[in-house]
Amino acid sequence: MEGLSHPAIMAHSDEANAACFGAPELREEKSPTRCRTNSRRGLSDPGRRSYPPVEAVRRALEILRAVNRLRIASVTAIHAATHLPKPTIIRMLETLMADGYVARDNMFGGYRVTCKVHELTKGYDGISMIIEASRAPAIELTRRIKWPIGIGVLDGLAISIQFWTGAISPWAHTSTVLGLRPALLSSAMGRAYMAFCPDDEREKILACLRTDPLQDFDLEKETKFRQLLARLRNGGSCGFAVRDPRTEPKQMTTLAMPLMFEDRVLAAISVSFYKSAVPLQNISKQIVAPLSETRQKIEENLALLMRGTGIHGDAIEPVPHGLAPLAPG
Amino acid sequence: MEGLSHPAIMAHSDEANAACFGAPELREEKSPTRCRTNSRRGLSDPGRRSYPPVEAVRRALEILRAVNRLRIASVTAIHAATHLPKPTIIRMLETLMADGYVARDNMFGGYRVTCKVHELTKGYDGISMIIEASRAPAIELTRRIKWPIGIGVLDGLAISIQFWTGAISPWAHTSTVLGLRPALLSSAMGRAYMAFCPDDEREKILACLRTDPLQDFDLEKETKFRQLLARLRNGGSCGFAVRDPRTEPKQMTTLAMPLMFEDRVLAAISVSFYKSAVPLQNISKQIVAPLSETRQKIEENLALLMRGTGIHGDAIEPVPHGLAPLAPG
DNA sequence: TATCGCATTTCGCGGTACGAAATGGATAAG
DNA sequence: CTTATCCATTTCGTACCGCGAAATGCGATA
Repeated sequence: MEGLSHPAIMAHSDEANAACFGAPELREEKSPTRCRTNSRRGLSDPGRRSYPPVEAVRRALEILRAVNRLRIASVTAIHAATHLPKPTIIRMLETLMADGYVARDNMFGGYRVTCKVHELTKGYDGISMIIEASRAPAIELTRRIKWPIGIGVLDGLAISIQFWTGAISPWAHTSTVLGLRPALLSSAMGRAYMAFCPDDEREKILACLRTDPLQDFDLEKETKFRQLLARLRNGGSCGFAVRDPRTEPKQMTTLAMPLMFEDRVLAAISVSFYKSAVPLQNISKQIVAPLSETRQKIEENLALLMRGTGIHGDAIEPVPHGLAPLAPG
Repeated sequence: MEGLSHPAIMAHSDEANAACFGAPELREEKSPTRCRTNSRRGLSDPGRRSYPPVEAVRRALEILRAVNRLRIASVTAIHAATHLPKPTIIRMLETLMADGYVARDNMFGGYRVTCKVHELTKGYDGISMIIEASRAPAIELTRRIKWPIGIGVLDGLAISIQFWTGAISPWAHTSTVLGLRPALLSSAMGRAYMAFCPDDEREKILACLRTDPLQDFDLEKETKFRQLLARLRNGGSCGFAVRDPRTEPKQMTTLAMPLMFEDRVLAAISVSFYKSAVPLQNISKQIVAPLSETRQKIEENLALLMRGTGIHGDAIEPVPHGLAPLAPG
């Protein structure tokens, strides 16, 4: 119960990083040099750290975790759980109370967390979880087929690209695509999203497209677009969308599939490759099949991660079972 | 969007505390002396603190909050959001990464939170949220009717009492009931729980009761108990359960109602009073009606708090809208 | 190649967090 | 009522740790 970290998913320092600088056939990294966020080399492992972790912070978080586990926590109980000295525990609880994460009250006889702790978690659902589920499989896929993989989520009337393996692909056509926002109508990921999202969501988005002056989305285009989406849906579960061939870069093409949980499309995954490098009759075996396998792996990971989230029905655990005495009456 | 703290609920330092040591007709508190968790006096306001808050911790939490808001955060973006010096931001991110709350990766170009942040939140659903929703209304009710109020949740085959206003009731019969576990079958809160919980849950619990050797729960008792529960349910929404008169203390009685969200019973609320002090024909007006109002207030609060939790359907927000450029193709 | 932006690191000072020991509030037992 | 005991909280002086201005240097862009 404690080990929510799914090892197969969390592989940030294992296979995934091996894929980053281990893989000599892709890119001969020298010694694990520094990792910088603004680098696009695909590095991820910090190597040595310049700063030692701030102890006070680690302790505070450990205490906050303990209060979460205990539900209603006394100083002694936290001490038993953490082995931190009591003055430290009180100092930290006082700090957490000052910022409103924890409340104390002898009307319930202890400390408890407040709804403000949600602000420490809120951002996880969404792209963070999707990257967590996608990172390792996407890197593995790039190692295998060599072409760069992208992951994007819906953002207004476009797809926002939030993850890209171009750094470890030998044939990436550009330095980065992170943060780019390909259009819903013409991009592969946008089409994959629109084809597989729930009907009511699709209608809502189409209505937005109709009223958006930037789109030039007339009735004829809408009809054609709906036909395109219907064709995609009927392609079955291994259906994939293709980028409008009239969009740049024209010497490449992009295929995309939705990443789903239950009936929702959480994100889309894409592969881009030079048309000339993959003969039409090989696309199915060289691109679509591996992509489909990867999609499936990611969706399994997503399902696992969604369990831990409380995003779906059955939350509200009982209090941890009582050492408490049975009542007299 | 930022102010998730519902002021009417969060009233820990306002009306609720006023109810604690403000109310002179209940208890003449002298100067707001110290608050200690193990006191049962009902105090809650810290007065002066001996420790100043630990700055490092506040900063780390501020940064973690910022990363949550940004979804994918660069150092500069965090700096813009928090105005903390960049070395501090990096030091804290490094600390958060060391403990696994945050991950960095230039494959997505920034820092993001990981699923481990859930451990900082997990404990909120359940008793913490229920107390948050109940505290102020329960205290107000005690001020009004003078009798002590209790809140309990299901814990195995008993109710675990997690909140009690005896400290501010002039007529509390005992020093504390916190942590006591009155039985499901005989207690008012247990009966209220069983009467209004979903059918499948009730059947599951009854099955447990049948097989529990401690319970002596034979078929005849079960039949009678089911009849009791059915009668309670048919009492309508202001239906309340009564403690088995054969249980201690016999000179008192206890009435209880469920605290529900959608079709689930999250907890139960009770009032205890001396039988001799409230004539039978006054119980409805003096006890049941005020209790029912309080119940309704608490359930409204619970509904509000559940919204913020992601416990029900529609989570997964889109990424915060893009300053990002539109894609070329 | 040169230039720039920005993530990261250095380093020495100053204050702040540490925790053993003391305090005293509160309950439980007699 | 008094005493014993438990435990949350506070004191206080020292050691150390976090602070942040300034320096560094990687990577991107032209």
